[in-house]
Amino acid sequence: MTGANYGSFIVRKKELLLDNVLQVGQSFRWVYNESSQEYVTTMKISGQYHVVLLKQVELNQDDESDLKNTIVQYATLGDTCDSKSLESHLMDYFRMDVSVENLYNKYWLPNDVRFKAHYPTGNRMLAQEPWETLVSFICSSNNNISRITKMCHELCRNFGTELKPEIDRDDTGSSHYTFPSSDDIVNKATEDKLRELGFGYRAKYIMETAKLLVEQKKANDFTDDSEYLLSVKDSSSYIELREHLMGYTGVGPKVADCVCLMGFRHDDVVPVDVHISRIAKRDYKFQVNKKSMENLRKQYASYPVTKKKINLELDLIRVMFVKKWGKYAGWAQGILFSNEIGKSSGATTNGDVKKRQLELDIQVKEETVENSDKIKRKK
DNA sequence: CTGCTACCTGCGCT
DNA sequence: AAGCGCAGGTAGC
Repeated sequence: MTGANYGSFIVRKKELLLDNVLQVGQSFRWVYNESSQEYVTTMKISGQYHVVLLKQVELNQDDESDLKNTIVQYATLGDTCDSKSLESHLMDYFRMDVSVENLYNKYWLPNDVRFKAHYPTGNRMLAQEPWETLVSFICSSNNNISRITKMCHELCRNFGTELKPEIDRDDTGSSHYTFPSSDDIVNKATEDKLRELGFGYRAKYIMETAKLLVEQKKANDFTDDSEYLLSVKDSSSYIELREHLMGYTGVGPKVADCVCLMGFRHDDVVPVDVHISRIAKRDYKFQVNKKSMENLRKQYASYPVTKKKINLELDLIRVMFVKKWGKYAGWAQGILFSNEIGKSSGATTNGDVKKRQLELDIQVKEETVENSDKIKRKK
């Protein structure tokens, strides 16, 4: 650990494994440093950004039982945050109030024999910042994890603010940036610039979403994107929140549900993508029930955006899984997804998730020049 | 309303 | 070795 004042907490391996949680398409901005075996990102902690370092080490390595403990060490670069605040922030971020093993024994295994094959291996849902979650998942549409990751970093590097902790830098010598606010994006970015940076058609989605957020914050007297979005959440049911989220360009039901689950702690929400849809039909013999479909249709009649964007069949799959898995159905989905698909997606064919090194600027710059040429030729 | 397509890009595979 | 297909979808007809 680079920080002089680091703290730590003990956690069971089956409850939290950083390699499983931070690198499998839930959060896109943690960078793994191979030589120090640490994860690094920037996080907003009570209004202030810090460079956060995490390292997980196994305790009692000869213990082969599933009670195996690990120690998670944490610090901020330059000790910009006291360890008490940092620890409570991390407890919150990792949702340590929830025991996956309890959920497994109480809700999932008794109601679904398929979960015999999905004993907890350290996967859990995070409580991420709503604004960052929204933008990240706008980037995720029809895309792969490694490019989504690259895009999130480009967003920070180009439109965020560089953090320069006074004391030592970490040994990668790399820079750290805040995640840009909607104002940052509106003021500094353009659709063309984003396209040059490799965002493709999502460039437009991001610009329009940021513009709308700026307006909404202004109209409702907020300065912080996540605080505004949280205020929407606090005065909304899940259906209303999803309706609001789908009001942003590039946000359909799948992206909105990811934001509800991973950004707003709607633990029972199951984002239905192609994989979950396939699993529902193949493994759970899902079939459309006309009557429940009509009921949903009626329920959504007064939600114009939902009515327009929702796919009732996929939404019925979501409802089926909530009934089966209970109030933490979203967590069940996360574990099932990552066990069945995560291994092969955004990863090499041998099933290893590639640990991400920070990719530096030289290569990126060359690509940017090529791309802008291509774009100009097209027009 | 359900059912198509087009859409950017980069990486793995042939 | 150039080319195809795909990646946790969404918008627009």
